Amino acid sequence: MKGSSRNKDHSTEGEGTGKRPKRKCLQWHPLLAKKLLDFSEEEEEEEEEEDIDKVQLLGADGLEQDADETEDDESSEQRARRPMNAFLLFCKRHRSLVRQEHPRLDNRGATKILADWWAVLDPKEKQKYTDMAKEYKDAFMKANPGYKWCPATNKPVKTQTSTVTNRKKLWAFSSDSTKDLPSPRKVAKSEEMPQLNFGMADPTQMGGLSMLLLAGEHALTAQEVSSSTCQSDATNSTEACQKSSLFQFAEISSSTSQPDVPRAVKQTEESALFQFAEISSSTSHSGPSDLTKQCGTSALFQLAEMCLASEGVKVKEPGKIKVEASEDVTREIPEEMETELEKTTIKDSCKGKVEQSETGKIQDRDETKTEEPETAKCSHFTSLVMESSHFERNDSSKDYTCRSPELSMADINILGLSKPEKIKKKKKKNKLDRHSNEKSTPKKPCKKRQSSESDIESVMYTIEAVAKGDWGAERLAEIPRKKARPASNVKGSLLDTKSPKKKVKSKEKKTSKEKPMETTKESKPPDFLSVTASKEVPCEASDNIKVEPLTPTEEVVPQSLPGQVKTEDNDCVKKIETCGSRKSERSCKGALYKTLVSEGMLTSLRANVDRGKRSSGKGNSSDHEGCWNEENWAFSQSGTSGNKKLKRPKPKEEFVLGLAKLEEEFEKKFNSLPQYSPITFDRKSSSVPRKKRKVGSGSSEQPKSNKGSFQSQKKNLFHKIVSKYKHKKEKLNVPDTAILSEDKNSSEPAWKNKISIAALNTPEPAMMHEPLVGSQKRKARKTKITHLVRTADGRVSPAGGTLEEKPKELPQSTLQKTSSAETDCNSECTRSAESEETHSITPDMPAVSAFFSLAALAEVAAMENVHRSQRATPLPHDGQPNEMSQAPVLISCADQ
DNA sequence: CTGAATGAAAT
DNA sequence: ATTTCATTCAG
Repeated sequence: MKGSSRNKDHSTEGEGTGKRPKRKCLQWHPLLAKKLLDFSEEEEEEEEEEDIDKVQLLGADGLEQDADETEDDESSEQRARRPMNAFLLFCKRHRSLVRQEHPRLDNRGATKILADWWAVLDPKEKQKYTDMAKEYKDAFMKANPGYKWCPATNKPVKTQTSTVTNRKKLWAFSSDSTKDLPSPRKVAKSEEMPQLNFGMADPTQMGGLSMLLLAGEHALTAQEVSSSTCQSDATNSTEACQKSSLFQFAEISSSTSQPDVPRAVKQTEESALFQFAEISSSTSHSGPSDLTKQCGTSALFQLAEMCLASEGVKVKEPGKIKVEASEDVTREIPEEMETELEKTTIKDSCKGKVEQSETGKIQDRDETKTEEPETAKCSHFTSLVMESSHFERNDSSKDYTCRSPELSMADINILGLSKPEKIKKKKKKNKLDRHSNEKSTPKKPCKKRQSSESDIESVMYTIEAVAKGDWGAERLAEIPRKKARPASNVKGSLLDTKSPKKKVKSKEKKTSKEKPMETTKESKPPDFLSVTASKEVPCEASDNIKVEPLTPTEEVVPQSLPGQVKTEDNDCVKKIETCGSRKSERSCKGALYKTLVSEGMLTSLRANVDRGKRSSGKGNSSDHEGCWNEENWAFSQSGTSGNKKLKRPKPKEEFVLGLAKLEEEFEKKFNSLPQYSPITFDRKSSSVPRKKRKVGSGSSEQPKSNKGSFQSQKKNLFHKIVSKYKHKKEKLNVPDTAILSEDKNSSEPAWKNKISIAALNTPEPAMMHEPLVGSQKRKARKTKITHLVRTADGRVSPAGGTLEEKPKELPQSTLQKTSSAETDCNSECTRSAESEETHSITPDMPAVSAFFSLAALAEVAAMENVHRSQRATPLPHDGQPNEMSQAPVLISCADQ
C-alpha cells in the first residue's frame, strides 16, 4: 500500500515540486518535516510521505486553481462523478426493493439480485433506463464539456479530489439523504473555488473562517444529525455543548483579551474569533519566540480561570474542577507541549481552531473536566476543528510559540496546506478526504449527512478519547453528578461510541433515506419509539428522532420536543437554548454567525440557507421510500456560465434554483422510471429460467478453466455460494407474496402491470449469445465458475480446490441429504428449484444433480432436517475421493 | 476499503 | 481487450 501510494506521491511530488516554487509550501515544508519527525515513528519514511503529501496538496491546490481558472470546473474542483449508467440507475431505483425483500441480504447480494433482475428485465423496460442513462450522460456532458471518464491516471486528481472535495458530483441523485446533496454541492464548489482563487491571503482567513464555518455548520448539522436516536441525543447535546463551548471560548477569549486588549467586547461577534487570534497574539507578545510555556501557561491559566468562572456559573461545583484543571494545564504545558498538542489536536483538537492551540487546549480541558457535557462540546468543537487540527499541529511544529497574529496568519495559510496531514491521518481515503473537505468547506450541504456523520464520528472519537484520557475519565467520574450524569446517561451510548457512531451514521442515512425500518432496526431496537416514528416518515423522521435524543439531556429537553424544526435556525436556537447555561448563547451564536458571515463565511450561511430552503421547500417531498426527489443534478454549470460563477459570490439562490429545477426534472425522470416489483422478476426468472446468467451456467459453455487465478475463482465461488445461500434462505423464509409489502414503498403501482407485461414479453431468443457485453470478464468469471461447478457435478474432472470449499459451506445436513437421498431429493429439488429461480440450469443435464440449485439444496436440507434430524452423519467436509462421487451433486448445487 | 453487478468511456 | 469508475452499504 504505502509503496504504491508513495510512488504515487512521488510522481505527484514531481509535479508538485515543479509548482512548488510558487507556493509557500516550501517554507513550511521543512518545518513540517521536523514536526513530522517528532510525530512519526518512522521518521524518514513518514517524513517523506508527508512531504510528498504536502507537496501533493500543494500541487493539487495549484492544479486546482489552475484548473479552475483554465477550465471549467470539474477537473479543477472536484471531479464530477460520472453519470450513472442504466444499470446503476436501475440499481438505485430497485435496491431498496431488493433490500426490503431480503433484509438480511447485504448490498452485494442485493446487487446480484439486481443484476439478475436486470438480466431478465424486459428489453423495453431496460431501454427506458438506458435512455434515461443516456439522457443523464448527455446532460452531464453538456454540463461538463471535457469530462473524462477516466482521469488521466497519474494526475493528482486523487490528491486534488481528496484535497478538495471529491464528492461534489455535479449530479448526484442521492436517494438517501435527499436534498442535501444537490444544491450544496454547487455551493460548496463555489465556496471552494473562491478559496482557491483567493490564494495566499484568503487561505489564511479561510482557515480561520473555515473553522468557524465548520463550527457553525456543525451546529447546524448537529441539529440535523441529532435526528438519529439516542446517539443523536448525545450528538445534540454535544453539538449544543459544542456551541456553548465555542461561545464560551469566544467569551473567554474576549474576556481574556480585555485585559490586554481593550477592544474586546464580550459579545461582539467579531471579537470572538478574532479575539482568539488577538489573545493568542497578545499572549505571544509576552514572549514571542519561546513563549511557549509562558504564553501557554499564562494563557492557559487565564483561560482556565475564565473557564472556571464561566463554568462556575454553569456548574455548581467548580472547585474540584478548578484545581484539576489548573494542574492539568500546568503539567501538560510544560512537559509535552508538542506531543500533547498533537495529541490534543488530534483527539481533542478543540483547541485548535482558533489559532491558539494553547488556549483552546486549556479550555477544552477545562471544559471537559468541568463537565461532561462540556466534554461533549469539546469533542464537538474538536470535531469542528478536526480538520483544522493540522492547524494546530503546524503551530506546534512551529515551536509552539505564540506567534504574533501575523505569524498565526502565516500558519493559517499553512493550514490550508495542512490538508495533507489531515489526509494522512485519514489515511488518504478518498471518501474521507471528501468528507473532510466538505467539512472544511462549506460545501457540506450537499452531503450534509456525510459531514454530519463525519462530525459525529469525530465527536465520538473525541469523546472516547476524552473518556479514555486521563483527565477526561477522571473528570467524568468525579463530576458525574448532575450534568455528567445526564450526559453520561444520554451518552452512555456516546461513550460506547463506536457502535453508536456507526449506528448514528446508518441512522442518519437511513432516516434520510427511505428505509426507516431497517435503519431503525440497525440503529437499535433498544432505543425507542423514535424508530417507529422514523418509519412513518423517513425524511422527517430524523427530526423526530432528534427530538428524542434531546430528551435525555437534562436541560436540553424542553425545546426540542416541538418537533422538527424546519429551519436550521430554529434548531440552532433550540440547541443553544438547550445548552442554556449561557444566557448569551443565542446572542453569541448570532454574533458568531454574523461574524462568520461578515468574514466571508458566506459559505456557512449559504449552506444554512440551502438547508433551510431544502427543508422548507422540497424537503420532504420525497418522503416515501424513494426520496428520489432528492436527486439533484448539481449541474451547476448547466445554466449559465457555470463554474466561473462559482468563484464566489454568486448567489446561491440562482444555483439553488437552477439546480433545484434541474433536480426536479431529474427526479421526475428518475421517478418516472418504472420500478418493478420483485415478484415480477421472480416470475420472470422462474418462467424464463435460462436467461443470461443462468443460461450461461446452464448451457454447456466451453469452460475456460485457465483464466484467472484459481483462487480468485474459488473465492468468488465461495462468496457466491454463500450469498446465494443466504439469499435463498431468505427467500425460503419469505414467500413471494411477501413481496407485497414492498409495494407500499414503491408507491408506484405501475410495476405490476409492467411486470406482467415484461414477463410476457421477455423474449429469450438470444440466450446463447450471452453478450459479452460490458465486461466479458465478469461474465467469464461467472461462466467459469459455473463451468467449474458444472464440471464438478458433471462427471467431468472437477477442480479439487473448488470442491473443497463448497463442501465447507454446505451444511452437513445437506450433505447428508444429498448423499442419502438423492433420488428422493430429486423430485423435491427439482420442484423447489423450479419455484426458485435458480433452477435455471440447463435442462440438458440429465443428471438430477445438475439441476439442484443451492437454494433447492438448502430447502431440501431444511426440510429433511426437520423430518430427519437424527441422521447426523457428520461427514467431514473434506471431500474425500470416495465421497466425491456423492459430492458431485452437492457441488453442482453449490454452484448454482 | 472491499466487493457485487453492469456499462460507458478511455487507454 | 482491459481498466476506471459510477451507486450502495454491510463486512
